[in-house]
Amino acid sequence: MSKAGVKFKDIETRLMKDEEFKAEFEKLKPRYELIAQIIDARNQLNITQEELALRVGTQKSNISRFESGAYNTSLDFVTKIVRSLGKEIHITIN
Amino acid sequence: MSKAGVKFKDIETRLMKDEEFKAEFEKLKPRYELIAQIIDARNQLNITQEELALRVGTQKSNISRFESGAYNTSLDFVTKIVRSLGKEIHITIN
DNA sequence: ACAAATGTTATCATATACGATAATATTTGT
DNA sequence: ACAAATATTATCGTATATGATAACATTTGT
Repeated sequence: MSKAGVKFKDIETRLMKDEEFKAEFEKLKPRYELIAQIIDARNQLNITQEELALRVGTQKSNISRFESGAYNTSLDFVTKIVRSLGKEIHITIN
Repeated sequence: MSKAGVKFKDIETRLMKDEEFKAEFEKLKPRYELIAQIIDARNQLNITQEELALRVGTQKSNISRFESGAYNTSLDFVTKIVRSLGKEIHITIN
């Protein structure tokens, strides 16, 4: 192994991490893409998390948590949020 | 009030029920429509709930419960189900 | 640079989604 | 009509989504 060089094992590990990351991201894609759309819409409308929270009937901290994508949200919750932005949610398969 | 007739109050009550029902259905539309698509896809593929359960990694009873629309399902769970049917889920707003 | 507005993070309590199993009901094919 | 396959329902345990509050961080406008 070269003295100052990069070790194969390291590259392998790095690539592995990439694969893991990609796989994880792929799994969570629907969640992230939905959230991205919602944040976009909220910004377009110039609505604060606080205002959205008010409309949804929750707290701004919960909206922040939701937008962070930190957990596996429910259909009802996203539906309430989307509608509180004056939009409708459409779900299709394939 | 006519002897054998329908009382206004009854009609009112009935209509009320209809309105309630419609409102409730409207609220749950995304859930029901998604489930309908999933059941459809499963039938098209001639896959039993048991087989789907196997692919998803759960029990057939849980698939049945899911397809009944009895509860507020999560994004991850529907995503797993859809993908186990060899499809992808697409969610858009407006 | 400051104050006000907006967003984030941590934490606790409660409700409920989902896993699992078993018993029952319904549908299907012969 | 029957047996086998498929679907449904009830129930319990566990994990976690969501509500709520409060303290902290970041961004924005002046």
